Amino acid sequence: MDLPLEDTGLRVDRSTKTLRERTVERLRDAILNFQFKAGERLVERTLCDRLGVSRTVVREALRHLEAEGLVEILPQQGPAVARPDTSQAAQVYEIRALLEAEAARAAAANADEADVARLVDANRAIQAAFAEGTSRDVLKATTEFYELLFTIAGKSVAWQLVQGLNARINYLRAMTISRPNRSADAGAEMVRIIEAIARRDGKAAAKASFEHVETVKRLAVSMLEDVSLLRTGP
Amino acid sequence: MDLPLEDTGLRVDRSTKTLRERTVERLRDAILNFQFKAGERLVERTLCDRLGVSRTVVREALRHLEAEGLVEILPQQGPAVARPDTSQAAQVYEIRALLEAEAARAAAANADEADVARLVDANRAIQAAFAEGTSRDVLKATTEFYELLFTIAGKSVAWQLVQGLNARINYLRAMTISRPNRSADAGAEMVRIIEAIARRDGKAAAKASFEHVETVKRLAVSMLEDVSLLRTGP
DNA sequence: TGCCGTATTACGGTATCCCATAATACCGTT
DNA sequence: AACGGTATTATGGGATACCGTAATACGGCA
Repeated sequence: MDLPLEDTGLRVDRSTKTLRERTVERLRDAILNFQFKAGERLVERTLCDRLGVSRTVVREALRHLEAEGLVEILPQQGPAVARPDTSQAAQVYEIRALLEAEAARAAAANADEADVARLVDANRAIQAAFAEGTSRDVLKATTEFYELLFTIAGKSVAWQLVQGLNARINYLRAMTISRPNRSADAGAEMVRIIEAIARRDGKAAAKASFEHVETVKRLAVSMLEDVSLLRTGP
Repeated sequence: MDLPLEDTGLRVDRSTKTLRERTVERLRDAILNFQFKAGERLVERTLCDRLGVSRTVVREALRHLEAEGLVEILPQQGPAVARPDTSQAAQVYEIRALLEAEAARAAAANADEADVARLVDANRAIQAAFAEGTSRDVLKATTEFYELLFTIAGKSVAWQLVQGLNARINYLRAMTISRPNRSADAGAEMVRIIEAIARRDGKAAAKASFEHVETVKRLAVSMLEDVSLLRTGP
């Protein structure tokens, strides 16, 4: 089993990602950071210039993002930034509630002291971002917290799904975050989750996690209703 | 708000799918129907000949399927049929259990008499496929049953996720189906789900649905263990 | 038999080319 | 000035041809 040559330190770096992969990442990042408006057309030749790659690469990247749901191809028009589907947003939150609750339950079963400490740190980072960062920073810190939670839980597949779901409601997440008082409330909700995990109380962790998402869902739905009221007139 | 011209019936048909879309479907179908072996290399130019389209189209289709998880791009080699990840299979079943249980619960709340009748029909189709069809037929009938369930439940997003998950464990589904006695057991499990829905008993429907997936999961995991035992020798 | 060098294969990527069509600008007529 | 039709442009869908490079197959030589 053991090789005479250790794997560590001597390996040739094969990780040079392809241009296409890096293009996908760049575009995904740009979309998730609102560098394009929702519904904005993504003109291939323009992207070629701005990204410095050929049209082939851009097109393949767009196909990938289309499958992820971040880009939609409008018939007879071409690729555009996917417009958020408000009718599906509530469903997304409901699914997240299920998955995150299960993750919290499993994390409570698996976590050791070091894991709990890491969760506490990650939550502190969220609070710090709330205090002095942009909503993007909060989003990033929150993502890292949940990545940690799902990792501790050993739920890699669920985490992939959650990331895909979050991408679809990214704009809503940013909106709910910049809501007044959201910082304190969210902090308290997170603390309840962490404390339950620290107590190894899976049931309570699942419940706290579920309720946290339900809260955010209600917030998001009410904001959506406000927006649609605005549109149809006062 | 009302247009002088009704939307219905007069619309111009814009649904002519692009070559790329049809190529994606063809390839996806071929993979899910085991026309390629797992891990088999998908040589672009060969596919061009066999599909009768240009490399541009084939490559974009492969990128799309890569994002779906059906195709993996091997470094320094190129595209290949994704090899099933046995370590993730259990997770996939667990997530399905959650989502399908929720769908069953919601379906129990929403279903009217006609819906229940449709579910009964769909289950009959599954049994018919078990009796006189191939495992592919069973897979197809089962998919239709669940599509119906999720539609009644109004859970379109969850259904999308489940379809994506099922694609990743397609081979396992086919294996568990061709297991002896699976027909009768599965039939009984489905009947319990349907009866609970007919009684409008959401809790029981969720429970029956959850347990059904748990059963299949145990079956799949034990089959995976058998296979890996075979590989390491008796 | 074992090894080495070469030929082949195939991908990632680029650059063009063509065609169909949607949107827009333009222009002449009434 | 308003309308109707036409020319232009922008853009995507799709097809080729080509290059450099890495993996692999092969064939000859020791």
